[in-house]
Amino acid sequence: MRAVRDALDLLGGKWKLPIIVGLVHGPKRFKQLQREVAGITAKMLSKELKELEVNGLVTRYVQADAAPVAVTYALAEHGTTLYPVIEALQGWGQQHRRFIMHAPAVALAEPVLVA
Amino acid sequence: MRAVRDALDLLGGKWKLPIIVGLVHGPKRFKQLQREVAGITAKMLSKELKELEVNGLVTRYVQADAAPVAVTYALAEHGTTLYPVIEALQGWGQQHRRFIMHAPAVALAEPVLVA
DNA sequence: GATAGCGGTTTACCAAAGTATACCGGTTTG
DNA sequence: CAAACCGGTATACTTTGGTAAACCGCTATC
Repeated sequence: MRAVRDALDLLGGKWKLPIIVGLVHGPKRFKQLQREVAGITAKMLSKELKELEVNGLVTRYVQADAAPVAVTYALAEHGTTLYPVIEALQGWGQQHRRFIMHAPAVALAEPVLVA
Repeated sequence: MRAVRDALDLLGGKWKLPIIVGLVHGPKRFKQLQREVAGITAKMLSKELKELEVNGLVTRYVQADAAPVAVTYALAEHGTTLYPVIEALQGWGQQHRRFIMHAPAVALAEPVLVA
């Protein structure tokens, strides 16, 4: 159970997974990533990237020579171990969506009386 | 991506998964469940169970004849489809814990300079 | 010389999530 | 008759997550 909570703490929230998915197709720069992850503010992106970084999921590359300093973010190798988790969540999400469509919404909320 | 968010919305938060895990080994009554899910308040348990119920993951059985009314909660069939998801999260959580143990905490926060 | 882009930080604010505590009517147990 | 258990609800509060907008130094472009 603790492992499950660890995972959820790391991936929970509105933005962590969208950011990771945004990095799947190769490294991106900050603004580039912000455009990709629609709706996120710079503050959020900055904060979330920091958390992903200290957890080893994302690596931050700083090109110090250039001016202005160029910063690039990439999925770390450890980050790629998330693929199966993302797939599991996605698969279940789709399945659940289908389930909810077909289920009579009323029945779900109705109390089941037992003799 | 939408499916992933759907799943996360449903399973996110501090209590949803602990409650579901608490119901895996058979149906439980309200107080019984509250004791099992250590630390949860009655208000939270009540609210979370409602949400799980309208999503078809948990079924609520009311024994109306008895007095006082007895209420039992059980994992619905659709709830059991979560097992693979829980396993994936748990597996990754363990793996990540091991990873963090071995990784020098400093290195993770350190900026990577590029020539 | 103004404008726009870069990679953010700062401040202020708001809403959702979660906690703490007390309370309810009814019932069994001591 | 008191205490404890049942299945919750009500009220009030704090904490966390997230939004909005302005601002920073620096640089390349028009």
